[in-house]
Amino acid sequence: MPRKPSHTPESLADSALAQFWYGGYEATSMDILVKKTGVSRHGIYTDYGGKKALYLACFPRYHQHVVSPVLDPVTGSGDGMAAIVGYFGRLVEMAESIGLPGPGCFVVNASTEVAPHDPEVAAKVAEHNARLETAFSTALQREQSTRLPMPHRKALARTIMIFSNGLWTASRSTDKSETLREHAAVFLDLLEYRLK
Amino acid sequence: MPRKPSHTPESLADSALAQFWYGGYEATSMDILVKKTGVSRHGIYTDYGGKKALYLACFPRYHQHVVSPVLDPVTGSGDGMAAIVGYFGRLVEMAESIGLPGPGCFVVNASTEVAPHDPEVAAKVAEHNARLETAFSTALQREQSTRLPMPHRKALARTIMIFSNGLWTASRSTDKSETLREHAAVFLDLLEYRLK
DNA sequence: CTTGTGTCAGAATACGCGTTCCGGCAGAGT
DNA sequence: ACTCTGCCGGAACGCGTATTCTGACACAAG
Repeated sequence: MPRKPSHTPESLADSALAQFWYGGYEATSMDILVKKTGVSRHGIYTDYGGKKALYLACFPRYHQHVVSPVLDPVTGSGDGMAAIVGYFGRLVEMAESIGLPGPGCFVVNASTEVAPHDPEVAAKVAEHNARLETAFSTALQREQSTRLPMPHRKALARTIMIFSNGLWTASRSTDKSETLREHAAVFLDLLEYRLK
Repeated sequence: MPRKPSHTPESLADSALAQFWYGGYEATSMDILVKKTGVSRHGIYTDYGGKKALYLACFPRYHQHVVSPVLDPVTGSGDGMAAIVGYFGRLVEMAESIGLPGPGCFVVNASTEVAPHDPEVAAKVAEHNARLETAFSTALQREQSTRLPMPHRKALARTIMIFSNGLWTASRSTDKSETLREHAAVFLDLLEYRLK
């Protein structure tokens, strides 16, 4: 008897993600959300109960659609340094395909805009950064050319994570992917020089 | 005949800076501003005309109070690499003295929270980043151990700037200055290894 | 065709915040 | 002591937005 729903909670979160990502949390009103997602207020509130819950639901969607394709290969097998080089290549490709200057990284944006005043969002951000860190750490572990001591490896992985987030931030204010590629190349050159 | 004013536009901007820095632009209401600065709404509006103008006035104050003491020595004379090492040492000291986890860098925060939707703020951010970049570039120029080609030097200076901004971001989610020092040391180690 | 369920669009509500406005008063000059 | 200037505290206004509510409607089942 009921009408067939035109959306699923997942597809709603996906549409909302695009909006929050480009517009930020505060600047994205419910009116905009309704218009851009094509789902009525009623639909949004029955699916998620509020704006913030919908926002939180965007994090796993972002991970699935954006982070995983770029990051997952890093934890694969093979040369560790090559895996990290590949990561930054895919990162710039991703930024490029989104368009430059672009919205940067959804999570990095959240970490400065929302996380400081919201523990739940801060937790999502911390989780994301930890994922990056462990991925880089396992890649460094596989790197054959050097045997880094464990604490140093962890610190190095964090440094790579910090730079990765910085590169996303830079992608918001440049219109040339070549610039990003150059930044990444410089950093990777430093890294490679040290490991070999 | 008039009452002696209890504040100057500069001291008002200084107090406002502290609030915007810790609380962000959106989350800092005029009520909070009035309470924390000790200046009445009337005083704020006659001095600056509105919230955003006051916010913009905070940028030069931030530069004077925070950026200059940390950055200016970089453009001095002497060994270039040592100047950059000194910069990161002072950066971490500054973050430490503010308290950890802290509010990060006022300008980096502005770049993700406000700049995307406000050209005037974006210009202030770009100006700040350019200042960092040229400072690092002149330091690299003074570095005696290597003769970097000019384009590479500029790219390297930008990479250092990106990492510096990333480190400030990291200072918002860690409570140990030792962690920051470690991140900086790892990065500087990479840099030094490459230049020598 | 009728019925009933769940969705949709938009109005109504409640609230927060930037801005403006107004009486009261503190203090320097005479 | 008196006056007069201009600043202060706080109320008032207008706007924007998250949330709730309501009546109309679309569609599948009988």
